[in-house]
Amino acid sequence: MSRYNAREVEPKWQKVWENAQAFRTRNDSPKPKYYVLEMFPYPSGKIHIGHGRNYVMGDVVARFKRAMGFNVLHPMGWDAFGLPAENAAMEQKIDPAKWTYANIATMKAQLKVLGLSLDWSREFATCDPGYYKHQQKLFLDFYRLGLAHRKESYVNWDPIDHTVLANEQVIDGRGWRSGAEVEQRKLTQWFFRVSDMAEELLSALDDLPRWPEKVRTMQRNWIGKSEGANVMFALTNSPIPSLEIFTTRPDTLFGASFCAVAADHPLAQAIAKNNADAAAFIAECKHLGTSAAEIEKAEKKGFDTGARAKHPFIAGRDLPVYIANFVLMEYGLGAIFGCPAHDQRDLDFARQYQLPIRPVVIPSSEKADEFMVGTEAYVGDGRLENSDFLNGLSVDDAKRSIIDRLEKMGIGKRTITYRLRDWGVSRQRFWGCPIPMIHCGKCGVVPVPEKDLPVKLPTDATFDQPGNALDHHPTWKHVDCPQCKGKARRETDTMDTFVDSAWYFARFADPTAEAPVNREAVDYWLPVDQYIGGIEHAILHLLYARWFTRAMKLGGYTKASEPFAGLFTQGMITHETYKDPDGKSLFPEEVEKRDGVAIKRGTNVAVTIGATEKMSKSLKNVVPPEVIADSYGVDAARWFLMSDSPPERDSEWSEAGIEGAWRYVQRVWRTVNEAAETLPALGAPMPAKFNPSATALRQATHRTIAAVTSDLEQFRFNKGVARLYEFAKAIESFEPATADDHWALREALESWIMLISPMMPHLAEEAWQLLGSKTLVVDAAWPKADPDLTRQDTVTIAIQIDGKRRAEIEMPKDSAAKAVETAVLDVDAVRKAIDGRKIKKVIIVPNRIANVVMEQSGV
RNA sequence: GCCCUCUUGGCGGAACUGGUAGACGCAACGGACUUAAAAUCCGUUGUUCGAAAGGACGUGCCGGUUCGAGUCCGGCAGAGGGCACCA
Repeated sequence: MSRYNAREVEPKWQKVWENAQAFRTRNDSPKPKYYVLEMFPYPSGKIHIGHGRNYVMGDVVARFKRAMGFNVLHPMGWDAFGLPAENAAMEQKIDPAKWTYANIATMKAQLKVLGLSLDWSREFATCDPGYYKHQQKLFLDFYRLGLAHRKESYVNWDPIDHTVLANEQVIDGRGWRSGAEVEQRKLTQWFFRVSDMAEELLSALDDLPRWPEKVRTMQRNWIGKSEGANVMFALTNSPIPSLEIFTTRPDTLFGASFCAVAADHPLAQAIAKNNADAAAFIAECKHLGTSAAEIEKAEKKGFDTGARAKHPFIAGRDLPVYIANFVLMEYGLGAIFGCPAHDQRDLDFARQYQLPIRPVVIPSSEKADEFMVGTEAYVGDGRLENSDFLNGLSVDDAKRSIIDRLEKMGIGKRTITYRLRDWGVSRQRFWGCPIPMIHCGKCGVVPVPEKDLPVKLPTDATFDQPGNALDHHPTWKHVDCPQCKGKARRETDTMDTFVDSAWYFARFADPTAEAPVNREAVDYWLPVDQYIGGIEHAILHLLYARWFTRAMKLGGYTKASEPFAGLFTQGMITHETYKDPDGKSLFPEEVEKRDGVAIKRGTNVAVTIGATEKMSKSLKNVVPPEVIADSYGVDAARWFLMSDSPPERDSEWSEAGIEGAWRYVQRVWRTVNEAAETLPALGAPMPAKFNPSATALRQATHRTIAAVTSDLEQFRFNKGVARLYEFAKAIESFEPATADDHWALREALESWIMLISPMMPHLAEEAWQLLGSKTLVVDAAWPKADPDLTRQDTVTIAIQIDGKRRAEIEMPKDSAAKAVETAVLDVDAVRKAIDGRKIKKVIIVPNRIANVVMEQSGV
């Protein structure tokens, strides 16, 4: 018998599927719809098997749902705008479009090797004018609806390269190319009004039960709803008479020892006008860049403005007013009061500037006059002390009470604040979707007329200087004003690439639509039933897509509010890293292992095995799918990717693992081959009776069907794979003697092939054919488990004495508790363990466990 | 710094809603088949005490709740993801 030859078999079936247009999806099917989508890739160059896991997972779901009778949409496209293309343009003098489309061609070929059940007829790239034209139309609609507007905000500015930097291009506060200290610079930019929908985006999370709880928690925290109060402080020695602050802890007002404002707060700006030191400090704050992580990690610093804030309740207590580097203008009012005893940042700040620390919330276990705050602020609940009319109240009661009082006095009010900010979509870059706006000296900001869309990127831009090539282009931005026909200037900012990915899933419903979406198609397909992607997108991409879908709804494009009904976040694929003696990284294919020692292939040079890390180009620990396809076949790779690790966790790619999978491929092939000739004809009628061993096989078959079906429904691919290993054993150890036995064997084999088919589709087709079928597995229905054969009649009940397992007993399923107790107490080992002691009680958990609890003998 | 998650044998992991910890796979070891190798098949494999029967310990660490905790609660440690211009 010949071996299974994946290298021949796999391309053969891929061709068959393609010729049959097996995965082409209709928008008008009578079947129920199921939309499965993996986050589309950025065409960075090549995919590795780590990307493969994401697509294979989606493919398993797609094939499984198809067999279950759904009209499945499983499309693929390219998130094609982004920084790497521009970097390549600068470094290699290659046109970003050429670079991008070349990468797409390479990666598409690689994806095809994986044998994915994709409807390639719906493919598009976000850098196609045919796609971004519609994005520009949506932008104009959002502008008309007041969802897009302009305002000032800060960017990272490189003063040497005269260019705006992304956060990842700022390294230790310096520009990655120039090394210059980065400054914050104010620009007028386009924003989407995301914060207006904060409450809706927050409350609707409760209606997404098929999202991981942790992602919903992260989004909730990101939106960051907090209830608190705005409080007005009267100022002395200040250019402005009063300061309004926001606090979530008004209850700690009596413990206040300072106020602080952000560097760009009007008070700070006003003081800096006549105070060079203040201006210098503000300038220093601006050198931190715009990244929140940088700002928060930096040492807490402040500048005493000399202004004093009057405490609203304590006569004579004047609080110093600082400009502080940890207060953000974007959150609340850009001004706070500090209570060091009950807030960690305030405490760090107070220690540095020797400000008083006054505890006002005392933990219930402590005495008010003894309670001290050391290096950690006390942020828990307790009772209020040293707080006049709040004394004795809990934190919550104190908040209510003091806000009521502040409101009555007219110097404060109850406020709800969200951390969520508007979405800044302007990017000072070439390789993105042009913002379809025109700036006219007379008419101001004028939208590009719809008939002039798309505003296309020029094809002759040059990248010999840093900065926005669109802005540098000699002619592109010069245009006549659509209103007054006078000379005007195009907007040279392009859109954030998160905009591209905020609606691509809707375009897949009908990528040929004249409008951004085909209303009928999008209403049929949305929401996506199962979205699959990395946890790294848990907040931004998913939140933006949720907002964008609502904005499209307001524009009349869809009835859906939520884009993704089900979400699964998969873990990453990791691999060992290798370094040669010079410390240079090596690709896995450059390394061979001899007697457990790693050596550079074809040499005697020793290789150091480094940490196991997420597969990435920079570490070179990547395995390309076509290499695996050539050696083990893509089915083995798909099987391995779905086995072992639970899909939400990281998983290590190893040579041993793929070999194990490959052995299973051979095993399936051999078993089907050996049995094929003895089997009854396809579709032979079921015998009326089976002997016990055939019945046992049939039970294994139907139990496996039931288990694997539920495992796949629940994304527990690794468990499904484990059950299919067990089932293989059951089939192999079965020795058919009669014709009826062979019927049971055929049933087992057919079921087996169907159950492995989502994971190993090529092998399944080949084996299916071997069993005599003239139709394709991709057109076959998923097997159904017969409840009569999955039922369990007896159960094993574990017996514990005082919670420790001592014996077990077989009982009929659902035996009465009394009967179980009697049987348990009659077991020899139990009697011996009891040893004449007194039984306190017997706990019976039906079908599971019996625990005999003894009286404690006095010690 | 802040938010979120994870931690179970030599390794990846299983254990349904608090009810027999270690399914299944990998690796290792022993054996069968073979002139030999490959392939395949069978067996053993958490640690420890014991000749065995059997016992003790054991799910990152410390503590708690419970008849019973990998699972729930509090604290600690380590690893990972995100922090708004990487995608």
